Amino acid sequence: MAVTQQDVARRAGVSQRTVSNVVNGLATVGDDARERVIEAIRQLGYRPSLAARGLRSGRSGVLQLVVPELDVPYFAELARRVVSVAEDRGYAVLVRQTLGDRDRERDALEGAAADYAEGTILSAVNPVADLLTGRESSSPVVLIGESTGLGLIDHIGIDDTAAAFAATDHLIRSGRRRVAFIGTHPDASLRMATLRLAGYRDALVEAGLSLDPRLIVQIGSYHREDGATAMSSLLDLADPPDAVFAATDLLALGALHRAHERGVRVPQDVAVVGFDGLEEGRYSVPTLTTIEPDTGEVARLSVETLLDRIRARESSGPAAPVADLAVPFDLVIRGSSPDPD
Amino acid sequence: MAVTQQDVARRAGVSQRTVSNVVNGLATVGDDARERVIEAIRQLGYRPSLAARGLRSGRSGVLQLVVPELDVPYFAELARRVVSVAEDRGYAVLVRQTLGDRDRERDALEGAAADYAEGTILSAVNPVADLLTGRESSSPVVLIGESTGLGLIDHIGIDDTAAAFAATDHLIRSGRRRVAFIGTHPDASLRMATLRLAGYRDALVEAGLSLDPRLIVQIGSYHREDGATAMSSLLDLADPPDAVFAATDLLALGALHRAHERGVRVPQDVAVVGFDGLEEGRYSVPTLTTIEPDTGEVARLSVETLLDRIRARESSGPAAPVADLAVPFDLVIRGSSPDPD
DNA sequence: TTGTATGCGTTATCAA
DNA sequence: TTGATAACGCATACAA
Repeated sequence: MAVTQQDVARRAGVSQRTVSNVVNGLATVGDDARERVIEAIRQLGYRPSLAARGLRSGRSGVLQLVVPELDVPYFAELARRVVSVAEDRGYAVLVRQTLGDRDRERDALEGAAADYAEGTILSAVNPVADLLTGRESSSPVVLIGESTGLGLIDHIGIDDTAAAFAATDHLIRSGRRRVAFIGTHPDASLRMATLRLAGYRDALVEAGLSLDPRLIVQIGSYHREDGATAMSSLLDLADPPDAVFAATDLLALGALHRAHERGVRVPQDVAVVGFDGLEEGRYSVPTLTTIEPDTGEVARLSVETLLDRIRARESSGPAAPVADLAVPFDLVIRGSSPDPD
Repeated sequence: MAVTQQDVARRAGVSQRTVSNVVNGLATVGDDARERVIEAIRQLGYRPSLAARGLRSGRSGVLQLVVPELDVPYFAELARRVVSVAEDRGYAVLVRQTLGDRDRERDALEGAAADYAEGTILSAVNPVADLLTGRESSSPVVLIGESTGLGLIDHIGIDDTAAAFAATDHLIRSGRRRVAFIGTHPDASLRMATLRLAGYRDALVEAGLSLDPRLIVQIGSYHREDGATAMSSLLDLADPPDAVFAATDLLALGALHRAHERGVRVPQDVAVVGFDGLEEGRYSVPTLTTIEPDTGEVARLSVETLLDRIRARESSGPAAPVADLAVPFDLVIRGSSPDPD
């Protein structure tokens, strides 16, 4: 069925070894032999078998990217960049979607695909420390965003607390006094939410503002709808907030939507700040102030770190220390929370 | 390094063949042998090699999904669903991103990965008829959205013209008389744009309205920014439109944004309708009327059709006729173009 | 029911 | 420079 190097060799009157050399541009092959091989390849329509190459070399040329939901813009942007960077480095990307399901996360980390891929970039919603510690599969994993906080695995992210502080501080400096936070999660071990909440708290404390627990809203998931629901509950308060910091842009956009529905003006009645730097926030009405992480850098560093691990494993060199890289972020001020003037 | 079935066999005191049988739950294996094998697998931490299995069986268990940009919401939603459906069918998904680049599209179709994957689901922006006709790789391809119009390959999509007609007709029925179209493309062979433009035209003609070429705006790409730019040019007209039908939701959302920036009220001054049924349009201000295709069905049919082809190829049965499936769509009326009352 | 032997298409070792 | 030849890990035809 498929044309093999053997077939090409016969046709070109050389050994299969020579064909392999030509294909991989490896050893020095005589000009005449090379030419005959190339011609034979063309005539026969030979196409290399990745399966065989992978088996032989032990390298599949595939990285695994694991995200909760591909259509959540933050993950979509991440996927875009990871796929691009991986391609630049000669790798294809196998995408797994966990839907926040723990079994799927486990399978992505432990299943056969985890071995087939040379490494995995994991962006999890659930705490994954336990999944990583007793891992059977030996292929390297780099964690994005959520950190285990245990320093047991390479991690790329941003300083969530500092960023949340910057966002909240901006609201306070622009004159807001009752600043709400949308985005705590029932599962307290969700570090992302915990860290951002901490930054929010720090900013309030530093400004000498009191912490009103009714202004801290828990959500079930991180979709627009959850932000809208949370906003409703805030607007229903006897003394509603004059500002909202949402843990993600999607929550903020949901909040924006609900405020408009209820006739509450943004930013006049309530200012809103999000987190993620989504493209969508540049076009919302009003445009959304946000914390914009350098996502390109997150993707680049993730892939690079992973490839470093893979290479180190091959050369069985000394294990590099666990990376814990914080990528820079910007506070981008837009219409939803203008600076006072 | 890696534990093989051979190792397990030695440990369990059986032949490698028996281990293989146990792993695949295939033939009837004696209870005691099975137990010993399972125990040995546990002790040694045996993990099957997908590379070897793939080489031997000729089936990689991988499908390839090719899209222009993973972070364009329409493709992100598509990817989400395709990955989910594929997983249900026991397949992993290798994602390729073409960025609209023809060379990347070609590589996705012709490169080694095209052979490694058992089949490809392609959502292209460029016309791909030529890429598909003289194809070297023999793995099946299913086309999504854009059709070659030649009936030479399985295609899943919606009736673009009928949908565009419905959208435009809705605007006309709600009393609009100067309806603009955003989304023609310099590359006239981009069928999606052509078909939607045709539906727009048909609706105007049927309503006895004149076609004003100045109301048909060409764009460079399909991002929010392009929609905003197009909207600007429309609003700059001496006699601007009272309604806009955009070929995609992203364009419509950009248009919405620009209208708001310019102080033009939607829907009072100008109504806006999009196309794609994005989640984002449920939360925009105002919410966006749109053509909502059954994306879940698109994904499901794509994967099913592809798997059918793969199976047919294996059993070398009679080739099924080329599928050209149109998935249903809904016109979802929201705030950007309310029905008159 | 289980074992033996072979080959999937490559790469790579060893000679020549 | 090139040719035999041996793995890579697994699935399966054929035997037992």
